[in-house]
Amino acid sequence: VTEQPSTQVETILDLLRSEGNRITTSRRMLVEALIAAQDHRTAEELTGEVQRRAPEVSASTIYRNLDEFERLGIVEHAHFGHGAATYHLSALRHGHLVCNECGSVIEVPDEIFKSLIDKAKSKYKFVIDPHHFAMLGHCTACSANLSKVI
Amino acid sequence: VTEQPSTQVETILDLLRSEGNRITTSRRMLVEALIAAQDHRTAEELTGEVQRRAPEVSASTIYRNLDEFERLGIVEHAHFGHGAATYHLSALRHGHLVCNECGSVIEVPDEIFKSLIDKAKSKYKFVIDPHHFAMLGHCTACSANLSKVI
DNA sequence: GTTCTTGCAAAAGCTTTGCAGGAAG
DNA sequence: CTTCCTGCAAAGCTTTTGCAAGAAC
Repeated sequence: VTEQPSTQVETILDLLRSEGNRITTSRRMLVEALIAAQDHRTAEELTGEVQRRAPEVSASTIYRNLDEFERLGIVEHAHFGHGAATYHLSALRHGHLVCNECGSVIEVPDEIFKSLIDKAKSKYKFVIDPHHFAMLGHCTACSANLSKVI
Repeated sequence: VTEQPSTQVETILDLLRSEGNRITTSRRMLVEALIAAQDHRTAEELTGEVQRRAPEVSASTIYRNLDEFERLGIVEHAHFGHGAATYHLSALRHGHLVCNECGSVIEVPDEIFKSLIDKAKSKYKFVIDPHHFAMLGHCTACSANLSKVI
């Protein structure tokens, strides 16, 4: 299922074209940066990565393109605590456990949310999206440190 | 267990005093607003409620006092999606399901998170706090509307 | 009196927007 | 050539901070 990065870039650019969007330098580079990341990036990080190759690209263009990509289902964003939102290819969607103390991120399979999702649906007819916000808490190391202090 | 509101105010003010904090007009009114709320309020809403009675109180004082109250365990804050954080008395802590479309909030008992919390602990040694961020998704009405559109 | 709090204004961090010039198709 | 995109600068929203004046104890 894993495509060559360059093929993956073209697949996404084709999707953009088919939706009537123009292929610009900033869009191509943003797509490349998202694929290279294979991970989460803030808008600021993505701007930096694009600007290393094309310094004139502005942050507002990155934000506008991320919004557009999100509308098309190419990327999604998630919130990992207090700072900036993080963006990633939709294909890489999964849940996150983020430590409130040290900020470390654990990626977790959706399966872990199944029981919660089922209960919310049966009891409250509410459809949870477990990806949009991380689950905050404490990682092993920070839990240990906290109990030392207390 | 439910105290008279005035007693509840005094209990909290006593806790502040015992920690060496001074009792000021803005603090007394903030405590009163939090108790009257019996619910979640943004810092801006709390500022407005305090300012109705004491117009000179500034938003920064509200923020500083909320921080202090949080350090003492009197209040907690949670995030309900994109806007401002919401504050509430610690006694009122519980989880939230927040609709991404209409913003409606469903309060849920912690029991719904049990299986998720247990799995995170056993598999990842991660201690989840299910209150700090709401679970986003779609309520019944908005799920219905979405499926109409699609 | 001394120390803690406050109001005000300014700044900070992230994101969005208005606009006129420039590029894509 | 027409419409879409972009850079820039400015503004928006929430929250934090510096500082000197004022209040609590």
